[in-house]
Amino acid sequence: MVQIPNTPTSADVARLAGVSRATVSYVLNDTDAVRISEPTRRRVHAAARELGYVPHAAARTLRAGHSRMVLMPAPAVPVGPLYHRFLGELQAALGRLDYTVVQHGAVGQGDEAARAWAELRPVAVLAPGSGLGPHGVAVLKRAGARAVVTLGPARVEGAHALLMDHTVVGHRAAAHLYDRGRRCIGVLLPEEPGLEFFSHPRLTGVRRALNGTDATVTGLPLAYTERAASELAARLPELGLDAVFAYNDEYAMLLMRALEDAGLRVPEDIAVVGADDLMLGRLLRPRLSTVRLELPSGRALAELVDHAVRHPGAEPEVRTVLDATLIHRASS
Amino acid sequence: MVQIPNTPTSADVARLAGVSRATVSYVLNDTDAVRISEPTRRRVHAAARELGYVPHAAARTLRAGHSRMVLMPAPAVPVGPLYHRFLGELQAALGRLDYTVVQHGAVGQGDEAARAWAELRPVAVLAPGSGLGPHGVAVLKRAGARAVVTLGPARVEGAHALLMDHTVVGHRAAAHLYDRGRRCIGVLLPEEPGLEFFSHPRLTGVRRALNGTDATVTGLPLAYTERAASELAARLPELGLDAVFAYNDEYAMLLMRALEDAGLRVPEDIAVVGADDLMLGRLLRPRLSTVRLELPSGRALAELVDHAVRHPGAEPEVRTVLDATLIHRASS
DNA sequence: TTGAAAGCGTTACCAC
DNA sequence: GTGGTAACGCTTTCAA
Repeated sequence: MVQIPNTPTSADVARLAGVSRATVSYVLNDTDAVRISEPTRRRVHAAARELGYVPHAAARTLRAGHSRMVLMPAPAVPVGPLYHRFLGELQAALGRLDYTVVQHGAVGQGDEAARAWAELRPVAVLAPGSGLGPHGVAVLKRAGARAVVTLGPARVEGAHALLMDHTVVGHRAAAHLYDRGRRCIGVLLPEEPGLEFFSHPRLTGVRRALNGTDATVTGLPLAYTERAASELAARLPELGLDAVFAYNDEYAMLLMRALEDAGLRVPEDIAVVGADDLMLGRLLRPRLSTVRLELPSGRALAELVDHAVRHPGAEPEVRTVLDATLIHRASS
Repeated sequence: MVQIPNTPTSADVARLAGVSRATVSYVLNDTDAVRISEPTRRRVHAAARELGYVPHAAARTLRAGHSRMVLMPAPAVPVGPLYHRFLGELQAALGRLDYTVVQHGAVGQGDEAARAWAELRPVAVLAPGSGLGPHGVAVLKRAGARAVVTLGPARVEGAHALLMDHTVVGHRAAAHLYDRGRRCIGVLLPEEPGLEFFSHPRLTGVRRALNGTDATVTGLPLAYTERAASELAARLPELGLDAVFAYNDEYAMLLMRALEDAGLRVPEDIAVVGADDLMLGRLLRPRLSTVRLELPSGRALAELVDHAVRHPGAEPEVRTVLDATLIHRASS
């Protein structure tokens, strides 16, 4: 017969220490409104340690009326080193401000997800812009979220916004290619689901940058397979393109290999520009020109969240945070 | 003056519907022990919708004595596509079994992390093996976790274990290189923190595979920079190596570029084997031989978790799940 | 078929 | 300084 251990509560600690539950709470939370004698404090701490007492977050939340939980959806696509570092910084900074950061696996789409998150009564929600509409924001706020921050291309009614507008990425790539004399520009559009939220704005950025010039823009859907890449490479000459903005460095590598196999020279026949400035691009030959993204510091976002939590009535803040620089190497 | 909305409770729903709180609970949870008349059900549902009622997970947890939360630490290093897919599958499968999967950002090390997790009273914890000792497992179980599953190289007392022993990866690479006639084998060891939990076992696997043969094994620490790689490449001839197992495909790419720049031919002078079977390896020239990992299906792990939760007294299950196959291409 | 009430673990107010 | 007590939102007996 296996004994399932009963979770010790603050009442158990109180009993063992010979004090009341209130005193236990005072001691363990270092409440400064009330002063507890040193011997009592020691007895309480000893009892807590002996029992292995761990406070019950749900009970505390219920009592307090709000949690310290900051909720983020877990990314649906594998994140690159850049965004991963950003997330790590953010978590660390929020942790230092005494928040608990929790990533919630994607549930349904849109408002269904918002409902699932609302059940946890997070004090703040950081959500990639797509998939959270004004209604979702309202649900979260009604459930006590004191700050809802969207990270995405457009602001959402009622929520703070960190505008991460990927059009700037396409814009930088296009401006560079145009400067280098290219006039027929293809834009790789990954067919993998979940990437369209990045690829479409990047295409739009290219279009906008070249609007009113003599350059043409062609969208090139591409699956992430060698076969699809070689088929595309074969079609490129008849499309008359002299440059491709390849969505990111990985797709650029795929394309460059296919171009080489098809006998097309980079950059003489076709210039290629990637994005994300991965190590990979520096290792390619020719070295890959790329658009490097600049994310906000995790610390800055953590402070925005903290400020929003402390001033829930304030006007939603809208901040444009994504910037991008072109890094020119040999492929363009 | 901004009105901060008060979160509606089941009492509000009851009031609006003109019934008791108990009835609301019955209706919204489809309790089958009690039958509620259809008109009443409709009134309750209508009231809930009108108020935008969302149940309070913490209150429910408190009352029920246990949550449906499965806790996993958020990965400390960016995860590749393979592991990301595994995680996605796992989350979906657990979601179908009505669990809420939550990733908790790394806090401290070891038992401090266990304590932080225990505060959330998860019904199950899935933790990468390192960083959770027997004491941490005990803390979690005492806090009501009905299943603790470690994913890692060794089992931990009291916890179920999915043994993911990366020695097999090194073993496959070494056996292959030996078969190809290589006798002086280097093993790349990334200097990036957090990777040693994978790289050391892989090195051990290489050592074991070659134990008792005439082959030698040399560990090669390497930072993920071009400079470090070219320094290493320059040193390779004097080390007399004829093969390198490069930890993974990305490090292999870094090394191969440095080897080429140093005038060393792959595979003639030095054979290179990567791991993880990324697209990248197929795009390199020569195409990269690699060790492909086979993770368990997320569904299988979800079932193990569910079974463990329903039979908390059962003996901890220990299952070896990691397998690896060598994919031979041109680099070895 | 519905309602009243107890209790989950915690903390904050108010007496002692 | 310390202890009793009520309340947070919810579910679930038990009674009506």
